[in-house]
Amino acid sequence: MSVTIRDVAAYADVSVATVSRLLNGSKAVRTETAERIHQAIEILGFRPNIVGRSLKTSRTMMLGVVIPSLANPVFADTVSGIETETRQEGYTLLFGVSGYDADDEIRAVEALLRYRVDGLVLTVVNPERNAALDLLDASGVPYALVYNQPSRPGTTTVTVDNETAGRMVAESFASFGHHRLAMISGRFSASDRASARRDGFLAGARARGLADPVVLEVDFDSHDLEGALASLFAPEAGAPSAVFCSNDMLAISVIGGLGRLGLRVPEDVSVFGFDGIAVGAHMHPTLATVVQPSREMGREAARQLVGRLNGGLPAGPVILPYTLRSGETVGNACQPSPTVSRAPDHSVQQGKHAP
Amino acid sequence: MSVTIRDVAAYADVSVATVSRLLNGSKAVRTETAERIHQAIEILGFRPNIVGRSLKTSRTMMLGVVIPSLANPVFADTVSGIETETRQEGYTLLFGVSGYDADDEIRAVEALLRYRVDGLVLTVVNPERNAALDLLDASGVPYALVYNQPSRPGTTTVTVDNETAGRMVAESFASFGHHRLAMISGRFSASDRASARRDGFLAGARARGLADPVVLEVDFDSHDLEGALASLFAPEAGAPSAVFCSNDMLAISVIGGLGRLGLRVPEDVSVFGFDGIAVGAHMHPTLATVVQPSREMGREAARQLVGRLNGGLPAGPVILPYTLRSGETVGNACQPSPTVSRAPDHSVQQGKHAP
DNA sequence: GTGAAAGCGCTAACAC
DNA sequence: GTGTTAGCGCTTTCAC
Repeated sequence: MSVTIRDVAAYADVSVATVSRLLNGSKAVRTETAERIHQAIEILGFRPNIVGRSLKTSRTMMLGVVIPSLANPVFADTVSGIETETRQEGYTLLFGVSGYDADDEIRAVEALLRYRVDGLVLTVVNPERNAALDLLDASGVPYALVYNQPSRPGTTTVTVDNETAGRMVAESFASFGHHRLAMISGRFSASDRASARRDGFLAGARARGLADPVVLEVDFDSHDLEGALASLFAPEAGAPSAVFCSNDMLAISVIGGLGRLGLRVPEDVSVFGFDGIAVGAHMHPTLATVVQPSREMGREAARQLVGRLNGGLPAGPVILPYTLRSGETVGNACQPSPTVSRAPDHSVQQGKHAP
Repeated sequence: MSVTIRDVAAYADVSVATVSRLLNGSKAVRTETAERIHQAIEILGFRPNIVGRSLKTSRTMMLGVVIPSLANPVFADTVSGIETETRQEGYTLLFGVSGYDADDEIRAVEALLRYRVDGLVLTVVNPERNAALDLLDASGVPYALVYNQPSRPGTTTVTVDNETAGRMVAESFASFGHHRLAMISGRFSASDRASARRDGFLAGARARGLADPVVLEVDFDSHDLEGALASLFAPEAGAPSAVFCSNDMLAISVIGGLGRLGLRVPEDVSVFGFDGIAVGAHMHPTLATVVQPSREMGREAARQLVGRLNGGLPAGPVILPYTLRSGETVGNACQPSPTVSRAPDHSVQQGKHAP
């Protein structure tokens, strides 16, 4: 069909081996020969077929990426980070989407393994007892997790300290005088990190002597959110004054939903998100959130993976620092006059580094 | 290394040909034999090597995707659409990012061609006189464009009527009583669609007898935005009261920048975006924008491409309908009392369908 | 219904 | 410094 290395060799009047050597720089080629070959390549419009090479070398120079969804900018940022980091190493990304579903995870991973990707970066619903990861472990193909909780020994996992971050959110709410906290989250069964954030949040509330926050699970995509919010805020007596959302996208939806319920943020309800997606800072009021270094997390995971591909040993968990971004969606509790319900600009806090 | 079709054949005591036939359903295999093979596959944990198959069939079942950036949710949505559509056809996506740069476009396309993708979906800076597309045309690999203006004859292009949409924005501003319009855009050299939107916008302003809008180009990523805004709004006399931004991300930044300049939206300045990214609807004030069916555009482009791969003929341009989303960022001009500066809920307008 | 064998485009010994 | 050659894992005639 298209022009092969053989054609180039014939045209330049050398053997295919010499062309291959020139292409890969594996061994020296006489300058004059090289010149002839380059010309042949130019004239014939030769484009090396990576499929042929892969079959021979059993390296595809493709990296698999499996993420739950592209709709959440947090993952787009991560992929972007993975891409920048791996591109300069000569890798190209092969893409799989799991839709927060364990079966689809398996399907995606299985597909990428058939393509013989050299390694994978992925975020799974839950690395504990995860069939897709079992598949990967059995296959021997190196991989790195992003965002997941470090629960598999010997597995590279790039994440933040979700639990401590959750605790910090509770602390923050408490310091603003809030007593009745709540958390709204996507399904915990579909997100180990959401679970960790909840655990920290509950622990934080308890540490401050507050009543256990109400925890509400919602389907991430569905718009049962309105109903959930209505019921959560119906009982005037026990309605929470501060809500922690398991991620920014959800927080944005929640703020919208509250508005439709006639509740103002932060005057009536304070809201905290998680992720630190760019738009949060551009909203009005600006979203208070836990900022993860999403792009950098992707880069770091990619870096770890490439390191392993180059013969390095698997690193353990890599815990990157998060940041608390004070936003205008958090205000003082029990504010009779909404005039002064401005969120004080409480200073940025650093997450902890990896041990 | 891993288990091959040969191993399976040996284990099931058949020839590799039979295993292959079973795998591809290309020809009937006796039920009993099939059973034995299936068992062998199961026990051995055989995973067909697509690289081997690709080399033989010269089809990789990979589709290339090249987009300017993942940071803009509009492209993430598109990729998501492409993914859903092609996944069920058995394709997997190989990923390239061009960063709004013509040279990087070439690099990305060239890389994907080396991997021998069966086809590509891409958005380029400008399809006219585009080296990457020339490369593609020469290669004979089918491709479909998304978002770009239909300028290459015989090339499948899925887009909206950017020019008319731009005109509609001018109309809308005019109907709110605005006289001094402006447009802030990313580099036109990096976006043919931004240029089309500008052309329509200018034509629309002219049609309403308004002075030519000031048009400001900004580097898409850099934050020279503040300076640009400051100069645009400095001369109190001629400062515009309505700004059309070439995309939503930019509009969001502009609104933020205006706020820092002490200008309120929409009381002091009206703002219109373009794209219809999800967060725009969740902002406060909600962003007025031209909504493109991004996900559907990705799906449609993928559909067209797959059609061609299945022997179909290249369709011409496919113009999908856009929608004007009225938002709260557009208000009446010359409003002495900001109390009534609410944006009336002007009804949704349909874009035109393809001829 | 099944098997034998050729070959897709490339790399990497190995010989010279 | 260059050529010859044997596959990598698979599909696909062509026989039987």
